[in-house]
Amino acid sequence: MKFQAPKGVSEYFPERSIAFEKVRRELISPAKLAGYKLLELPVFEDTEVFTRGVGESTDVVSKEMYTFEDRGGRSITLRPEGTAGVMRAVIEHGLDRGQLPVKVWYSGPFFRAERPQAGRYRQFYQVGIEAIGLDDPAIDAEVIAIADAGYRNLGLTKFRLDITSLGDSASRAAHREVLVKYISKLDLDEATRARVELNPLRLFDDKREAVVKMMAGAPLLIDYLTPQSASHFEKVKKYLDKLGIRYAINPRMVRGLDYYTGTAFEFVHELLGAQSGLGGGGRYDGLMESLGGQNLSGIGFGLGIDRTLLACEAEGIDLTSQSRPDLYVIPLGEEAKDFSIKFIDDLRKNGAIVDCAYGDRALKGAMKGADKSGAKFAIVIGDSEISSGIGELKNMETGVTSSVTLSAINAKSFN
RNA sequence: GUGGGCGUAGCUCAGCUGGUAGAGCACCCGGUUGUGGUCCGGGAUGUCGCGGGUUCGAGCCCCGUCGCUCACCCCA
Repeated sequence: MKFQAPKGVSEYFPERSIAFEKVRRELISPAKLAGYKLLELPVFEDTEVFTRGVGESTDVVSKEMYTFEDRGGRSITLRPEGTAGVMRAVIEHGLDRGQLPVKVWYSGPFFRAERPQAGRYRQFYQVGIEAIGLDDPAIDAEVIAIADAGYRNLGLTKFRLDITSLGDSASRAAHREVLVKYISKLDLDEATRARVELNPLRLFDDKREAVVKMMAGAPLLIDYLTPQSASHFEKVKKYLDKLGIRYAINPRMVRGLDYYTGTAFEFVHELLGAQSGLGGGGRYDGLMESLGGQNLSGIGFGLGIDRTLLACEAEGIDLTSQSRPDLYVIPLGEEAKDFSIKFIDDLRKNGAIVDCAYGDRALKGAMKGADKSGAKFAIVIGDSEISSGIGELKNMETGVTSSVTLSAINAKSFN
């Protein structure tokens, strides 16, 4: 019996895990600069948080959730997305009672029982932010700018930003009427018709050529915005212009979660496969109320860490190899080991990155180990070093050694 | 849920029309006493995904099964 990881999960190990960690850090750092604070939340919630929050009609809820009964007979679901859980926590703990907006960020694993493919996993990772309680279009622009900055931090360039407005409920009602009429005349198969029944906008997202062709003349939601929605959207665009953020208006963009209203956006990478969405988000003005909170608007995003890493790799951006050791210690003999174990510990506490060759390896093998580790310096410690207190510090790049007093070595010795 | 591709050493893969398993990388040891990278020599490693069938003989053919992968639906 050989164990295997469950289907469709992503796993990261060296050197790739170093890049993964860096992606996560860089994606979230602009949010910290903008005053967003960490929210550490459970990865599972009462199932209803998602069915009511995300919407029964979505694929995410209807067929992709990991749902189970816990020992108390409660229905629990592994979180398929972040926003609904954030809302639950904000409402439950009254975070929305203070100054608005509430600005939070989160990061961690999410779960969707989908058929895996390139860039799509059953356990995947996101960082996300939410700004709750403000419907100023400036906050829309801020949220988008934070995502954009995260990608730029990593050095990504081959991506684009699509934005649109999904309008308020009045806008959508007006549009839905004409859209449904348009769709009813199309020749669609049964499964597609059933999907459209739930949310006619979905048809804009269909990749099948025949459908794309049929939808070419479909009425666009963006043409049915109420004056308020249209003006909000205009201001978002104006602020993005001021920020120098380039975007494309994509009126055919569809978000997969039902709670989105107004501004919606998506970052799409051009070198990824079918799953090219790096991240996306939007405004969700009715979500909080539908989860039993007060009627506050909000906007946020979720950025896929896995996909962003894939994008970095596709662009040839190297994010690994920056945690190389300062020093690699090679003790020879038992006495040397006695000495080294403390010597190394002192250096680490002094802030140096130190690795060593335990296990009584032959010197040649140990030096190889020093080489492979990428250490800046190596030092061999044997009987003579211990008795004299002086060792040869070897610069691994130049191959040059220089005598040093062991007791004088500290974290600064390696610069 | 639907469709395509692929499962051979730790990794990447080769293996012609069936004849009894290989390369590169990585790993370990050595090339005169305690100094890496290059070079040279040596070494370990596989139920050829699993089960069945055809055959004197199957990694190669047939059937089934499991897994991985890419794509559709959908999405991060």
